[in-house]
Amino acid sequence: MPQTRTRSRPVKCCDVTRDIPDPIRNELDKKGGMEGLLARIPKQAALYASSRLTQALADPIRLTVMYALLSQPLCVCVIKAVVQIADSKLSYHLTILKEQEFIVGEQQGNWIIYHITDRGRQALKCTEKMGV
Amino acid sequence: MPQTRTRSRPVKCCDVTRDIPDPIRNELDKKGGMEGLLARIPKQAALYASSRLTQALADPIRLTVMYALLSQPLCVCVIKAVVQIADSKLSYHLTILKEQEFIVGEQQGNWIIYHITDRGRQALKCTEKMGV
DNA sequence: ATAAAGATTCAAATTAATATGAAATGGTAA
DNA sequence: TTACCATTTCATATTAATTTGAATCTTTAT
Repeated sequence: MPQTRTRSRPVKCCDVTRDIPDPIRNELDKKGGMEGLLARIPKQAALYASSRLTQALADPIRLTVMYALLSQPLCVCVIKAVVQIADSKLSYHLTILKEQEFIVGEQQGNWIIYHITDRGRQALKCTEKMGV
Repeated sequence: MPQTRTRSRPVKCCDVTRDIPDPIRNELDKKGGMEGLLARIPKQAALYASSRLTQALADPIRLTVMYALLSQPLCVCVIKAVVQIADSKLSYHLTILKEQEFIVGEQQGNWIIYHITDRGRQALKCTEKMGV
């Protein structure tokens, strides 16, 4: 099978010189080279925040909790009946969802009632879109 | 501070009987009880798939790669210059992105050129929306 | 006060994800 | 064929996330 004619020229970036295929190199040049490429990538801090956010969604138990709360606000006791895990384990997962503000809890007498937030609803919608 | 008058009645579910606040219980009853609630939660298999998907996005290196590929297709050597990590480490992360079909790679002579997929673009858009 | 119910916190154990470096693979060109 | 380059694979080490059970905290009822 004949190969595409991709010669290469070296590129200098961040103290590293290497060869890259011409077509890639040409497009890179047209778009501002490595500098331009790097400039279009969000800052590390933003990417870290973004990955913490998706990490919070990356667990079946936590998704189960969020879908339960999508139906209606629930006390921990009912959530526990839904997911059927130990109290402390559930509490751990609720904390992670709270940290990302996907859910909020408010004390009502003896119980703590959890609600899903708009942010939480948005997050679920997004994961569904991605699933396609 | 006076408390809201939330009495409770027991609920039976999955071999567990427990007390839950009346307002919660009433809404639950109106919506088909525990059965109805459980029915509205996606199947475990779907939630597992969904969490694998978000897990793949939950890493700053992988997000960096995806944003780089959002600009243009790139060979591994350029991606490596962008993220500045060891070959094998990069390969590991590329594999995870490939598994979720956020990116695809095609061999072109000596190089492998990676592209972002529509699914990948969609995923990035979603994480941005969630970030708000 | 004291006890009981609902829920969280903490430290330790377990499991899963990521990182590392050496060896292997696939392609190209001499 | 041999050598070489770009990339991946593999086994192992390291680090991070999750689980577990005991102790603690908060609120309500006695």
